[in-house]
Amino acid sequence: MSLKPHTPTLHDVAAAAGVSTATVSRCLNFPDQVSESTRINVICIINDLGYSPNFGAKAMAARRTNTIGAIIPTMENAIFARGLQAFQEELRLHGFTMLVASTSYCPNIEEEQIRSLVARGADALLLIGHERDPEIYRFLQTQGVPALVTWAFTPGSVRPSIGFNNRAAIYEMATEVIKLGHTKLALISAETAMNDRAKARHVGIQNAMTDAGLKPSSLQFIETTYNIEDGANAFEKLMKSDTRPTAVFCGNDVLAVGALRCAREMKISVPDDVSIIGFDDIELAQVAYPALTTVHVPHREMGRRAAIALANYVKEGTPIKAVELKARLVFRETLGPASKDLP
Amino acid sequence: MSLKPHTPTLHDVAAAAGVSTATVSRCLNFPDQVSESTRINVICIINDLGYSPNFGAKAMAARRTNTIGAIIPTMENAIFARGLQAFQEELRLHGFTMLVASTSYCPNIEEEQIRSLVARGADALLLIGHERDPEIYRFLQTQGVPALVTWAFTPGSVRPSIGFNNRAAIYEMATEVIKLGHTKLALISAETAMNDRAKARHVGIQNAMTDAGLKPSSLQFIETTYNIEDGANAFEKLMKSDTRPTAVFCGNDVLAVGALRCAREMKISVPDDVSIIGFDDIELAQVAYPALTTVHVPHREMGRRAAIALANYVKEGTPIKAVELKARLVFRETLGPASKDLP
DNA sequence: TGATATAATGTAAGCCGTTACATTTCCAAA
DNA sequence: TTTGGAAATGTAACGGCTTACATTATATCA
Repeated sequence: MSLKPHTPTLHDVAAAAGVSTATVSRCLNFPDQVSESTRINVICIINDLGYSPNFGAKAMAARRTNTIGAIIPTMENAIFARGLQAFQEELRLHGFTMLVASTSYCPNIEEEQIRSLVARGADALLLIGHERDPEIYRFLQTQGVPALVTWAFTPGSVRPSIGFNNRAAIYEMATEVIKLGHTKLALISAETAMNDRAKARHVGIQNAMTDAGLKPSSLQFIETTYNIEDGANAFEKLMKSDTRPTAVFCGNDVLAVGALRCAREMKISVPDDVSIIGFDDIELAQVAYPALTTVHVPHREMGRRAAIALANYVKEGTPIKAVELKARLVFRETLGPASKDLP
Repeated sequence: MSLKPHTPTLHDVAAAAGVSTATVSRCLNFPDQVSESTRINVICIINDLGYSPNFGAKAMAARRTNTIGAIIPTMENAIFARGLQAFQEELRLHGFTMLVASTSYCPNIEEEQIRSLVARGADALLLIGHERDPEIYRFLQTQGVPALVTWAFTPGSVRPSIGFNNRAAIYEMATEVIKLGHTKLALISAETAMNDRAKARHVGIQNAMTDAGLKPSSLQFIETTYNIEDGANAFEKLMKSDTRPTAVFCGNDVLAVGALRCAREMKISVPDDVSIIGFDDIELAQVAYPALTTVHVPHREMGRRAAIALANYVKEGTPIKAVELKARLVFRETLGPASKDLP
């Protein structure tokens, strides 16, 4: 029992059908260039033999793969899921297949995945955020693989991106929070190294504080990885510090939900004792109790637009235009006025 | 501005380094077969040129890809995420790369994805659940691609699988629920067509009812897709029926959380008025309020074992042994005794 | 009916690596 | 110095498919 019992090839099909390999190939790729009788005959043989074209060979001969790679930080939670789903759906409409890879927020793994997808012949790449080793952009350049950045829109950035302004979005939210009387703010953030979105959100809050006459240096800042557990731990630390904040921003909804859970365990009332603000507005945010106040990110719209831009670029060379989408504040139950009972 | 500015090839590297392509290839694949000076020289040139081997060509020449495909129903929620993560981590330890594809629980898309991954040269496949068109298994057979089933373990099944017994797990849970005095049970299930896991869970509950002297036909049964929203809708329907159940089983935690949300909206107290039981024990279950009683699935263990089995099979032909893992009941806050106040 | 356009098919040259086998280089032992 | 064998490198066939170009069959028109 050999492992590979001889996979049928184009050649086998051609032989069995009594035609040339070119004809079989055409049956598959340009059916209307082939007479109906031949086509039917060939298709039957293909089914009989269980023939399936070899992707590698095909890619090599055709010099394109109709594949677009997407590299996201994580698949462990729903943060990127909805956007990716939309990306894939739209891509399929244009005849492309999506290949996903995740990086666990690690730049080295990201580089590896980028190389891997390029080697696999991805016609283009979807990347999250701008910030990465310039070497990588150079590599993509020499390989002739276009890359589109999403989940971020930084005005004046060299590379086109389809996303929203992280800084502006959180600035707006922070301004509302401050209006409610909060002066002691905290931020539980993702690690900001090589993460322009996390950085932008940090800066956005500080800007809002400055503009409202608060000292930005008073923002309590914790960096952590992105798990529910991490959110809980960071929140606990904050609550046990002697400068307990009254409003806690979280880098995303996952962290926020962790914070919420911790609050419940510590019998700290949300939003009476402390307000919690998330980011992303994934389904989790609505299901959380109390329901999470957060920044709604236009996931699906981003995914869809990115797919269209990339597909058109690959197919007809249409240049990719940067698009700024709007994030929207969603006020639910975890944000309230600053509690008065604390000095 | 051409799209592809000429990607450097092995040949280019060889020319630039003044050696043969064989030597360059060896530098990459068997570095110690090459003298140090040559190697260093070649590596430098590779970096200068930004050379990256063409995966398709490599696959074709080497007749293997070190790639294992995983096809899961959905990436939209965390149900498969943790298992997949573990699968990938373990695979990487063995020098394999994972390729993921999702099917939206649709058999046609699954077939398409299987063909796609096989065409891409996957050395083996990870599949969820046993049930699919026999044609597909035949196809995999002729292509010589081994497939391993997880997330299910059906005693006496022809094909080896690494998973747990869905029927037994939910049977155990249902027995506990019935012990608490519940007699009016309901199940919000995934669609059972082509989903052996959903079927097994349905049967498991019915078995438990029978064994406890309840009429299995009294189980209220709703089939739906797998979103939070769907869980909420199904739950609402159940609560508005005139045979309101006192315990609602859900096909997974996502549905359960939807049910929970709906209960809150309808001001139905959980577990005082109605108990809710999930399945999977994803992070969501702990974060839900009240925390979800559910069946813990050994996600990571499944993923890890599957990776090991597949890697060993591909590398050394070690036959794949079926492994039964145990699911575990997790009692949290959404299960209580049947309410007495209803007639 | 013959000339010509058009449709259908065939031929064969790549695409880019790997690897069995052949050749050359180098070094130690005789 | 010669010689044998190991180490380093080279040569070229091959893998499965696409596609430009060549050829043949079929249809159209005067």
